[in-house]
This record gives sequence, C-alpha cells and structure tokens, in this order.
Amino acid sequence: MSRREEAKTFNRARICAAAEAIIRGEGMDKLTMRRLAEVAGVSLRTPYNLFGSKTDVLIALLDEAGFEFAPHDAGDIHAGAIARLFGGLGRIEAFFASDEEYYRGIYSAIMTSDHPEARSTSVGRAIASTRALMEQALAHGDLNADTDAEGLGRHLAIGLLAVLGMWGSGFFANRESIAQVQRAWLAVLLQHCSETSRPWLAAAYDNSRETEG
Amino acid sequence: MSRREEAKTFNRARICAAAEAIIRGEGMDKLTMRRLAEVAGVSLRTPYNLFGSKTDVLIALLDEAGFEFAPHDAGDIHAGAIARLFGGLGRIEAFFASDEEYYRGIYSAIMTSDHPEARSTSVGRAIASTRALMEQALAHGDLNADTDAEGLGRHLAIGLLAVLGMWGSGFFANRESIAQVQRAWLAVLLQHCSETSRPWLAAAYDNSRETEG
DNA sequence: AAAATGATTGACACGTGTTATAAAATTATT
DNA sequence: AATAATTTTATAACACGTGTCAATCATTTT
Repeated sequence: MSRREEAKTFNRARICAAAEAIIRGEGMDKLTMRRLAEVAGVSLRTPYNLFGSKTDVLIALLDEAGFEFAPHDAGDIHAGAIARLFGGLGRIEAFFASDEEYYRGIYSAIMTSDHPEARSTSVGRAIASTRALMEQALAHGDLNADTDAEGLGRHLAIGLLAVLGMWGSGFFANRESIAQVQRAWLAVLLQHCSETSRPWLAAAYDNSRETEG
Repeated sequence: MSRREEAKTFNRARICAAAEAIIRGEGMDKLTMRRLAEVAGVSLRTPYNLFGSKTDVLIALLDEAGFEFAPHDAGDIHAGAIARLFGGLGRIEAFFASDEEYYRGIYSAIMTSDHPEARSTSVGRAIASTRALMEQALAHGDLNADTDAEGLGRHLAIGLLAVLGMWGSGFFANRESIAQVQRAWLAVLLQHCSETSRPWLAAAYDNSRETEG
C-alpha cells in the first residue's frame, strides 16, 4: 500500500473513531458533518472524499464493527441449513444487543436516509443468504419436495428486514423484534417442512410464542 | 364554527390541495415548504401554524384521502373476525393500488421523517385493531382456546407495518407486499386456528404462496 | 531536483425544514 | 365603535447535508 493509501486509511479510521465518539458521547443528533470534521481534525470536505456521504460513514461504522447482514455463514457449518438460519438470526440479535442504543441509532439513520442504495444492498444480501439456505434445506430433505425455495427464502429475508426496520424506529426492543422474526419464520417453515424437521420447528414455535411480547 | 375556524379550515384545505397538486405534477422532491406556500397562496409560516410540520401535512393528505390504518371495520360485519382481518388487508391494498406512486411517496416520506410520533400512532392503531379482531376470533371459537389473542394481534400488526415500511422504500410492489403479509399472517394463524377455520386458512395459504414473488 | 499527480483544505454557496421577530390584517369582545 | 386578542404575513435567520473551485500540500514519477 502506498503512503497515499496509508494516509487515506488512517484518515478513514480517524473519521470513524470520531463518529463513534460523537454518537456515544453526544448522541446521534449531534453527529453533523461539521462536528464530525471538527472532532476528527479534518476538513469538512474530507469525509465526503473518503466515504461519499454521511450515510456511507455510518455504513462504514457498521461494517467496521463486524456486522454482516447475511446470516448464512453463522453457526456450525455441520448443522442443518434451518439451524444455521436461526443461528444467523441469533448472531444479529447478539450483535445489536451488545450496544442496542448505539446500533439502533446508526441502523435507523441508514435506513431512513435518502440514499436508497444502502437499503437495496441490504435487501439483496439478505435475500441471497436466506435463499441459499432454503435451497440447501430443500436439497437435504428438510423441506417438502414441492417447496419453492427461492420464493421461501425471499419471504424470510423480507420478513427479517421489515422487522429490523421497525426495530430501528425505536418502538420495539431488540429481543422483541427478533422474537417476532423467529415466530414468523417458524410459522412459515412449518408449512413447508418435512417430517424430519417438523418436531424441532413445532417445539421452537411454542417457545417463541412465550418469548415474544 | 367561528369565522376564524372557518378560515383555518379553508386554508388547511388549500394547503392540502396544493400539496397534492405539487406531488402529482412535479414530484415528491419538489414538495418544499416554500413551494407549497407559494402554490397555496399563503405565507411560509401558515402551514406550520395549521399543521405543525411538513410531515403533518402529509399525514393530513392520507387522512383526507380516507386512509385508515385500522383494518378492523372493513368487510362484512357479519363475517368472521379472521375474514375481516384479511378484508382490511385487501382494503389497504386497494387504497394504495388506486394510485401507487402517489401514495408510496407520501407514505415513505412520513415513515422516514424524523417525527417518530407519526409512526407511533400508526403502530398503536394497527395493534389495537388486530388485537380486537383476534379477541373476537378467540371468543367465537375460531382460535385455539389457549391462544394469547393479545400477543397474536400484536404480532400480526407488527408484521403488517413492517412490510408496509419496506413497500414505502420502493423495493417491492404493492401487490407483492400485501402477498407477503398475507402469507405470514396465514402461516401464523394456521398455528392457532381451530378446526373450523383451518380449511379456509390452509387453502388461502396455498393460494398466497403462488401470488407472492 | 523537477515536474506531475492526487488528496486536503478553505471559503463560499445552495436549498432544505424550521424558527424568530415584528408588522399588518382579521376577528372577537366590550 | 373602540379595544383586545389572535392569526397571517414578510423577512430574516439558523443549522443541516452537500456541492463548487481554486489553492495548497504531500507524494509519486520522471
């Protein structure tokens, strides 16, 4: 990496650190581009050069923290696809729960920004992930043979993203939102599962009903 | 009504009409408070006096068009509560479908605004409505006796609002969004229905699976 | 070392939602 | 009719995200 790229990387890191410090110390509504530049010790234009927009800075914050929308690589690789689906959901829950107020502010700001490409990439990744899992589950015999795995995966992803959007609005806690997704996912999967996976799903549904609300 | 109130009502109507004309004729992004005041023939301050904020103007537009978030009063009053639940969903679909681009712009602007009270009232009304329907369904024997009608109603309302929020983002068509809600609702209801309502729900689920996507 | 390249800076500007202030107009009250 | 109360108007201003553009600085290439 050339020294120019090193300097850019360093500045990027400084800006991310400053953004995090402002959000944590002064609140999301104090995170303005002018204040960000001031705290980062950089000119007002530099965050635009390095990130593109305020929304892109926030996306970088989430990326840097290790957030991944695609849950397909979570959990034991030897576990079944359905188990990994819920494992990924648990990973999302744990991530947001590790600092709920902080991440909620960031997530909400990204989702309510007028940069639709941010949402569009989230949607695409989530759909690809759940679709792949459902195709694996179908191939492995965990779903009825006549299941439309692509349509089912799409349905699951939209359900997840939709509820996460509501979580960002602040009316529901992280735990409640995840329970909502779990319940909806389990109910739909129960309509398509094979007999091998039905007992686990049915038991999980009864459990999720109590966790929710 | 005093003459003062009459004048206010008249001005409110003028402002709403101007807002609709701007959105329809020039697009949502041309709806600025300055342009709105200009077209309405009113000062910049007046919309703030009469509505409170730009978001409140948009909410008034939806109200004026007859939009109701509570689906509980839709459909045949003699039909069962579950049928009325889906009747209300159909009413929402028909309302938005009557001018999808127009209403999507308004809905999206309301939901992405930084006035959380707009979302909060939607949430409250929708939950109250679906909860009431589920309590009626339980009392009428359409749900298993051990069903938590309140929790179920809440679950249904959140599912609806969450998907409508995604619809507002513009990635899904109205029809697809409603189909998503239908499928999710049916799947969950199938976990709690009594034997009397199961056949109808099961058939509807199979149907919704094809409509979606 | 000199020239070329690329990033950062600074000062400014635009349009936005919203608010402040004071004057003018309209309505209600006596 | 005169006065008081309230609403609208006009104008300016604020903070915001974002953009322009020349100047400057550091780095890379010759």
